[in-house]
Amino acid sequence: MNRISRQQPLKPRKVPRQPRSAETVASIIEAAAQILETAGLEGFNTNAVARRAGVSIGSLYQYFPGKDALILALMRREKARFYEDAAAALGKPSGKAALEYLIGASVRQQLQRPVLARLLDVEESRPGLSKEMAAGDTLQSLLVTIIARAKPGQKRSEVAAGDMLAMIQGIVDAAGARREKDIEDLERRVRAALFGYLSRIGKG
Amino acid sequence: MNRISRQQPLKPRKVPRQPRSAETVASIIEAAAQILETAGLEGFNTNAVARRAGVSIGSLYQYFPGKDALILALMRREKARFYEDAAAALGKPSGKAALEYLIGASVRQQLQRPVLARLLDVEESRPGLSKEMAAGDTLQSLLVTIIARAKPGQKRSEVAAGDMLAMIQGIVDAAGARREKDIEDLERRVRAALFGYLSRIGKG
Amino acid sequence: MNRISRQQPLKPRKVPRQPRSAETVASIIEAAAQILETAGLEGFNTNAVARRAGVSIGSLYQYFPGKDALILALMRREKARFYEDAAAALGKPSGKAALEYLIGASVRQQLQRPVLARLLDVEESRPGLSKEMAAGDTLQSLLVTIIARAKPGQKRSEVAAGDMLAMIQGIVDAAGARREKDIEDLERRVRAALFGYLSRIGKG
Amino acid sequence: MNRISRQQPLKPRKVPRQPRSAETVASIIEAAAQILETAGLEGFNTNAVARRAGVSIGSLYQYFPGKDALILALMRREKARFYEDAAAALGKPSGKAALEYLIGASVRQQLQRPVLARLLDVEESRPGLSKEMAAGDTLQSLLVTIIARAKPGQKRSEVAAGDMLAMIQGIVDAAGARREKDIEDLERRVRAALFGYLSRIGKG
DNA sequence: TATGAATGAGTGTTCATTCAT
DNA sequence: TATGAATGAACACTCATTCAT
Repeated sequence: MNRISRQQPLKPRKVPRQPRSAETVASIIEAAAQILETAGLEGFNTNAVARRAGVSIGSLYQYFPGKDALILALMRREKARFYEDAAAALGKPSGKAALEYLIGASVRQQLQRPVLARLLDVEESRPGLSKEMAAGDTLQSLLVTIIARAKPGQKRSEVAAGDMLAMIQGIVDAAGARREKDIEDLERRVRAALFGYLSRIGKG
Repeated sequence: MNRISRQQPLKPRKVPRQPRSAETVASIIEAAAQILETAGLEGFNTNAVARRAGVSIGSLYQYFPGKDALILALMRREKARFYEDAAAALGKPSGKAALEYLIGASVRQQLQRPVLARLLDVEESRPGLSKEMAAGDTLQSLLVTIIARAKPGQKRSEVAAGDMLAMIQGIVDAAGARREKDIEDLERRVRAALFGYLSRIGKG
Repeated sequence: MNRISRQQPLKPRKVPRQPRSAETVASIIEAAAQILETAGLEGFNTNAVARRAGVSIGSLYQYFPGKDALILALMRREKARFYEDAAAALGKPSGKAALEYLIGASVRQQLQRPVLARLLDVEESRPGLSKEMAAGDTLQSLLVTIIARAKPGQKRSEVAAGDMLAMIQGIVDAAGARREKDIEDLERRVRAALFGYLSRIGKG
Repeated sequence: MNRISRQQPLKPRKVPRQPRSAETVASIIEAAAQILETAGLEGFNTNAVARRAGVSIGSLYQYFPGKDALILALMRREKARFYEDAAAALGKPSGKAALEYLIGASVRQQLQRPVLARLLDVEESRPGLSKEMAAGDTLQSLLVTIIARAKPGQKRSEVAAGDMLAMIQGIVDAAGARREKDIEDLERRVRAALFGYLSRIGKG
């Protein structure tokens, strides 16, 4: 089809029933991640992904109705991995501890595969994909909950959550781009940013 | 020739000396900006830019050796416009005032043409382009100077400047994406983020 | 793009201004005709057409927005050639002579390039194309006019015209498929069919 | 394997002996008919047929050696159904009655599933298939027999039969395309065409 | 110097067919 | 024998870039 994606279907095409297929699907998604990391957005193409995954292009299209669906699946995988970690924040005794935990999870996630994380963040804002993802939503609502506990009475906490998410992503992406490795230090700086922001932003 | 840009030259092919050429170059760059805004990264192509600029594709290639050079020129134009504004920060009486001015300039710049600004930020991190841009550098050094005045004794002020730049960009891009219009409010939040960060980040 | 034509544009993409282009366009259309004749509907593809025309696939797409547009252009060329001939029927002294002339033109047209004519007839009924062609219309109205002169008072002359057109096409296509060469004989049989039909179909 | 069918075998791969298989074969053929009707020639593919039939693609290929064999089987089914009806014409008392009966059978057949009938007519002329079908033959010889009774002494009755078949098909296909429903009226017109033709075509 | 026709490698996607299970 | 995952050649179409005019 076209290069310009004309309202391409995004749902997975076939739910793999046999274990063989599940492996294929997983290997394709991981290949997509690797291609994105090594070739960037403009080197990312379905043939390269299939080749890297060691499957035929036909197989790729059996499971993903198009290029965007592939990126979407990769996003979901990364989101899911992040959530598994981040959700534990809600179990923390204090709002502060919860927020600190969330910061830790974000930093860990982003520095694990910094290039991948960055590119997925970029793609997330693509018109076609953002709808399907409804991505920030879940994370944002998690953060709203945490803010409510960390700083009761905060007005416009969705706006604050949006800003804080943007700060985390901004700082950590940039650190990833600089190939920073010192997680401790990075976490400290993100904490400074978030708690500093929270302490100064209007209560209402 | 290939799609994948094989180490394409990035310098302008011809330095326009006659006013006619300068106009042509400017119109091409502005056309590039508009195509980027209306068609996005994946709709951005040299033929479309030439058409929008009202010149032939041949003329476009007479002034720009390739697609990337065009994007680069657009980036430089935007940077230059921003600097014209931001440099005034150095004339402010206090470090705090300077930083506040810089924040104002950033917000203004980003909200003027939010889509364009966002996409250029994305492109800026493309390996091929970032080298040529040496982008953050100048802005970062400006910020380092301001930090030195606003908070003398700050250790690792390059790192702090990097973080703060990332925060500004993160918050303001997100606001642009949400189509926020209230500049006052946005500036207030960015100030909270930056001054909050500065107040908490280790002095040494 | 997709194989399944998703409401592909059908208008010519670029009106050739230079004589060079006009030649290119003509050569592409003729190549399309030849490919259709030699490879049939299922061997008809844009790459083959471009190769046969001696132009690059890119050039083909500069003038035709898609495969269907190419077929459409070929149809129009054939229709135009036919009309140049058939329109002379209106100048005939009697309705009978006009109808006989029209039959002659049809037979000539169809036996000139029988395979091509047959395949275009088939394509003409493809949903996507038939709208754009509005093809039969003109021919049908010509025939309606002629019927009115040949047999005044004929009721439902549009229906009769439709039937007669179908008869001409049916008989002549079949003759073409059988590789008949005797135009005289074929014309005689078509006349028998049409005048026989007209003499028996209800006047009112 | 290739798309372009390389002289694919057309005989059924396995002659079904058990009732189970016969059912499967029938359901596949009917599915093929339905896909042809709903998706047209270009939406007709073996995977879709198998899905519609509720069998696996592997099973389809167990009974049919390829796509063309499937179409061929469908053609044969339709021909057979038509013959069951049409053969009764031979029992009619007069040649005229026989011809009228044959016209009726043709109209009935074509209007039953007009889209299907039309598409099969189109396919019938595909070089690869027509050989195997030897399609017109049987019907044509039936018509030759009838002509001999209706109009003894008619010269070149095979040619006449060919023309008449083409007329029937042409008129009735066109009527089907126009979604005509009035069988009576259509039969009347076809009779006018055929008897008109017969009365005027040279006896010797 | 400007034009725009021409190029062709590249990319997304389909679908007939095979074959391991 | 039935299944459906896998294959890969084929094809539609784009767009960066060149070069004859």
